[in-house]
Amino acid sequence: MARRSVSIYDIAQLAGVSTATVSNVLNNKGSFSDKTRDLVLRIAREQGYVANFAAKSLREASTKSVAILTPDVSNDFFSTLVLKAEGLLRAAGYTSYICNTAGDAEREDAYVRDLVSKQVDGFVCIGGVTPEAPTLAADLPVVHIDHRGSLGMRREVWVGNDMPAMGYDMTRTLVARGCARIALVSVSASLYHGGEPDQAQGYRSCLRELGLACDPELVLEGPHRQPSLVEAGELVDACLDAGHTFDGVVALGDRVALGVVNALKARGVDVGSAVRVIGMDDSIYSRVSTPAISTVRRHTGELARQGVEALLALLDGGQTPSQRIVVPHEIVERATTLGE
Amino acid sequence: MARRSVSIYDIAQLAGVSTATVSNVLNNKGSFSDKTRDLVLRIAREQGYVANFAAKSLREASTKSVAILTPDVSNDFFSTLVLKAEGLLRAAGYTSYICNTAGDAEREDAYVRDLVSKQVDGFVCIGGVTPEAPTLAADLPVVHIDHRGSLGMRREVWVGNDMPAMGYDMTRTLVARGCARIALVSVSASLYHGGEPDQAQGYRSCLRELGLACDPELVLEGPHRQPSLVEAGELVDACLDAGHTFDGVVALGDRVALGVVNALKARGVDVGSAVRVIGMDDSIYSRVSTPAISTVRRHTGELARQGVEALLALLDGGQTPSQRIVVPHEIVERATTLGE
DNA sequence: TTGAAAGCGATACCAC
DNA sequence: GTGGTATCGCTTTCAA
Repeated sequence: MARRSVSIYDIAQLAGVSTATVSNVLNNKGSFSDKTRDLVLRIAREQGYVANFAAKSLREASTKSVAILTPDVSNDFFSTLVLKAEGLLRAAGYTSYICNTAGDAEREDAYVRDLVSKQVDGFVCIGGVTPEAPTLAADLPVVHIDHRGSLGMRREVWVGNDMPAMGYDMTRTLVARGCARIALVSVSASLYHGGEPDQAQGYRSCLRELGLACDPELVLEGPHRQPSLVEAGELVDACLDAGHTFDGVVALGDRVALGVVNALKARGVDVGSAVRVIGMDDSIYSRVSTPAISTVRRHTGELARQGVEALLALLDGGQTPSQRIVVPHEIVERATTLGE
Repeated sequence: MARRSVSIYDIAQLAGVSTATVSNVLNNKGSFSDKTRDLVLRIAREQGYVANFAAKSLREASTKSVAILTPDVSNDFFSTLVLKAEGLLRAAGYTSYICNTAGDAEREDAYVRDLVSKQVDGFVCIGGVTPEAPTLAADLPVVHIDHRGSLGMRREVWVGNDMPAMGYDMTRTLVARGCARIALVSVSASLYHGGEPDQAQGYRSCLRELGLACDPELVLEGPHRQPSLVEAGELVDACLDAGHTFDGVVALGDRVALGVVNALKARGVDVGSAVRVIGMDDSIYSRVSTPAISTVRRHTGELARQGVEALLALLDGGQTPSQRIVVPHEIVERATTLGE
């Protein structure tokens, strides 16, 4: 597949100059007369010259490409982040490899190995990566967006929301609307890091602080064996079938919230008054639902922007302003907490 | 940023052999004694050797990476295709650049230029690309998945569904359930190629064939200025407000269908009996809805598989079995056509 | 079985 | 202002 395209050498020949001069003109470096510039540029255009990045990368030890790792691009929240990050990186002159790890350590490992070999300049990890993988990335800069915990690498930045505070605020919102027995429902979290989601901490401290029941039976956590929508519905059904009751639900994710809302509706519960529900991520799911679901806006644009800026700073070898950047979140109330 | 990592030369030094031998061992080519193999492999491992793909690519004129272009990864249907294609390519040893063109010709052009420069081995275009862009890709093999029309390139394959037949089958399904006045609603199609969607043709011929009304007022087509969900709802509202009536809706996309269903529900219409609705793509939207929306399963797995296989064949320089591969579709009936 | 050396395409240093 | 040339890391003949 010897796809021999026109090289800098060909242009040098045609223009009757040296490759050094052609390189200078093409990169607008060094010095050359207007005449040679015009000549070289014209010939380059005529010949449809396209720089060979493999050669350039080899020489400059920089490929101008980065890897974006995420457990699941089909997840609405992650895909939005990926999209925005990719756009910003592109604007900065970087091409992105986008990689679906499926939360699988082995796959991740293979990816990282390949990407390091392909000489990416840095990594953007979205939504969590297992601890082993990035260690392979040697000295490459890494930015984590929406991942709990740091990995102790050298050139690393963490960008995310304050999850305990988010759990607190979600719970507080329900209390403000009169809820007294509040359930916590989560589904996928354990897939990526194991253990309880960080929001649970805020949920508990809020309840404790306000002297409300913090019943273990109301903490519903399911594995991600099926769409979180379905799983969430089953968790709610099981809980109610077991005779427990609640008047508020903190759902860690809009898909989860939608599953909860659907399950409650199916039982004839008046969602928004008898039981209030708040989701998380402000995704399409919360808006598609009837009643519309209250949620937490996490400002994906800001998460992506901060993350990419931090990575670019690291790539420039500059100082990173902070090792840990917290982006504020915002409660968005809709029908499922406001009622009607 | 002179990230000098261990090279084949370093290993040759340490092992007391030549770079040629190291290369042979590492690629399991040529011949060498077991002893040297073990030695080289051991040292490579110890030193954490990772091949420099930039160098390899330069030498071999193949980067083992391809570009996947799509107008919108946050679109459920496209993102599934992207995901599957990426996985298959990865399994075949290729890394994928994933690019969001946003249906914008200029962006696409910039992407393609960059990717050609980055020496991708081929292109997978999902969901349509503007005619200009791929011409830049010179001689590179191109596979189109779910894109109407071919682009007349040399090494090109088209994989998709039979859209007119799909429109026909959707319409036929509604007729079989007793619908006589059937509307056609579409939103985003014109964004990517302009003109009427291909399904409309099948819709019309089905109606004509069965001697049913083919009222221009029932063909609702909206631009993609806002979420198709909302847009679709407005189209339906406007149509009904204008005094037109229908008892069936062919919606070109599940998001569109969901918008239609919600709009009808809001007006107190009994969806599934008074008006039947069928969507397209078998995405999460059709399942999330109450009532569940009938739809068309397009077999994304098969689309991706056929596409990737065709590309791999082209990359191998082999003959492509066909220039135009049609993947069958399948009607999936749910509550919005079955009633109940 | 092993090695010396050419060369892929581009950059940059240092002469001229 | 311009050009010769070493160099990046790897593969691949061709000889030994």
